[in-house]
Amino acid sequence: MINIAAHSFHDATAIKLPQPAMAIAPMLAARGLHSSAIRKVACNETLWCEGDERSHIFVVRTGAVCLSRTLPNGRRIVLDFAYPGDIIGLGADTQPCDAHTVQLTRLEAIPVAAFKRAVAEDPEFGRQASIQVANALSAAYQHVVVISKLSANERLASFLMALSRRNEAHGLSGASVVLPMKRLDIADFLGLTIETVSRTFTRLREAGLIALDQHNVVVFRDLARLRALAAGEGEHD
Amino acid sequence: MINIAAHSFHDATAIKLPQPAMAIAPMLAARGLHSSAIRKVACNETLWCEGDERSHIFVVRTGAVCLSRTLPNGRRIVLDFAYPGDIIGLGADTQPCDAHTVQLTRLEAIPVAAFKRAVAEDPEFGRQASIQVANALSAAYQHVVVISKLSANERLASFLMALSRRNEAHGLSGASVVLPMKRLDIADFLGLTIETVSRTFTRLREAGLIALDQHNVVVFRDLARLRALAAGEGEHD
DNA sequence: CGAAGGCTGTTACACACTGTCACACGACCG
DNA sequence: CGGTCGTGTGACAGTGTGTAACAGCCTTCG
Repeated sequence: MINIAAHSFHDATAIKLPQPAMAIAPMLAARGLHSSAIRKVACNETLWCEGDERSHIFVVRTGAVCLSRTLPNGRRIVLDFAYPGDIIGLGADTQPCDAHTVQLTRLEAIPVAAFKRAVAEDPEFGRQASIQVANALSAAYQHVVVISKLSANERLASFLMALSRRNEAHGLSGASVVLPMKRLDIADFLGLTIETVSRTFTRLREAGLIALDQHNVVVFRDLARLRALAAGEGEHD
Repeated sequence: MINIAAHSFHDATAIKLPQPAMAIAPMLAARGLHSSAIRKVACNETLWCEGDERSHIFVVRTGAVCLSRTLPNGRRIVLDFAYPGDIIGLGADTQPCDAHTVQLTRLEAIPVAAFKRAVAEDPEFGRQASIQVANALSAAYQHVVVISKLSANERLASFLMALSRRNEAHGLSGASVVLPMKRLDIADFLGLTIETVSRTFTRLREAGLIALDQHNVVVFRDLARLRALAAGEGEHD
């Protein structure tokens, strides 16, 4: 469930984290683990469920993965998304959440046994993995902040700005983003309903902050105001 | 910011986690780290701030510590509470949140250098620490669930049931709990306002679910219904 | 080829819950 | 005794929700 790039996924977190420079991926490669079996998984396929014994560490190559939990009454909460380059499945041996694809996704699957062997042989390797878990925790804290204290406008802006920053961190333009997931996934991630997400997109568009192309491409027209919204710089208190 | 007992602090998490049995505390004791300098800290004192370089790992002996973040506009979010027996400060070298006491608190302070030395000398020690961070992550996920999908009644019930379970895990009665923190801290923890927390206490009392003694002692009068509330078994979906 | 149907997203409107503002009450303390 | 602090309660407004209807796009199938 650990999203190695989670530190770039939430707004404020991106600024405040120590920036581990993601040293674990090269280390995986150096150990030959990075070239493990590659799986091609269809959209809406489940990788694991909450409570499962962890069997693999996955590296997302293309597509997107959604990490979620489900309440007894069926209500679902999306905890994080994993994009190409992200590593998921670090952390405890028992999965703390469900994981399923939201697109056609290609994954590298590293068996847990091989991963643990690498950790045992190289303490630094384990240390880097721990850092990633700590970063995921910091990202989860940020998620709590977003959900508990931001308005619908601010939440969506926060989500979009995190994607924008992620683009920039990967050398792409931060001026627009492609949304790989559906409105329902965004709603469950932001603690809103699908209708509110839809309305909020409309509000941001009418306010001149964004423009929309075919539902899943967002072009930013006023990054400064969007960033202010995302940071929760509203006039409360 | 890691709360070693966080797994018993959130409701559903308590059921689902692998139960690490908190192996790290005895290990600290075995290494002599557990008997480090003991600090006595007054109420409302800050232990560290978000962004600070981590200097110590703390073990709470008496009192209670509040882990929080603050938004640019002053809004505060409580991420977790740490109670006697909990370890805080595990994880990254840069603090991902603020920490301050909400009571007169006694703490054991273990310098980070000593802690890291212990990890370097004993891989199992580091492994146990990592497990605690992973558990804190799982607890943070649970916190996201509570805040994003539960009503005010359910949130407060979830909070109270977590405290009840914690009491039971420590060999005490789960039939009542003492609240060491103020209403405002609870409100910021549950993503509510202080007024709503107050009204919710009243609602639970009038519904016969709890009884209150002098604002900070809660007696549970219907644990079954409280647990159902806490689990989010409402009639949605 | 075109119509039917499903899926996703958008919009409208009444309503419920929570937040906001205001004030009262009691405990504690100088 | 008067001040502050923490808490509880009421009236009211605002945001988001739930329900519903509708539009656009795609696949399916006659």
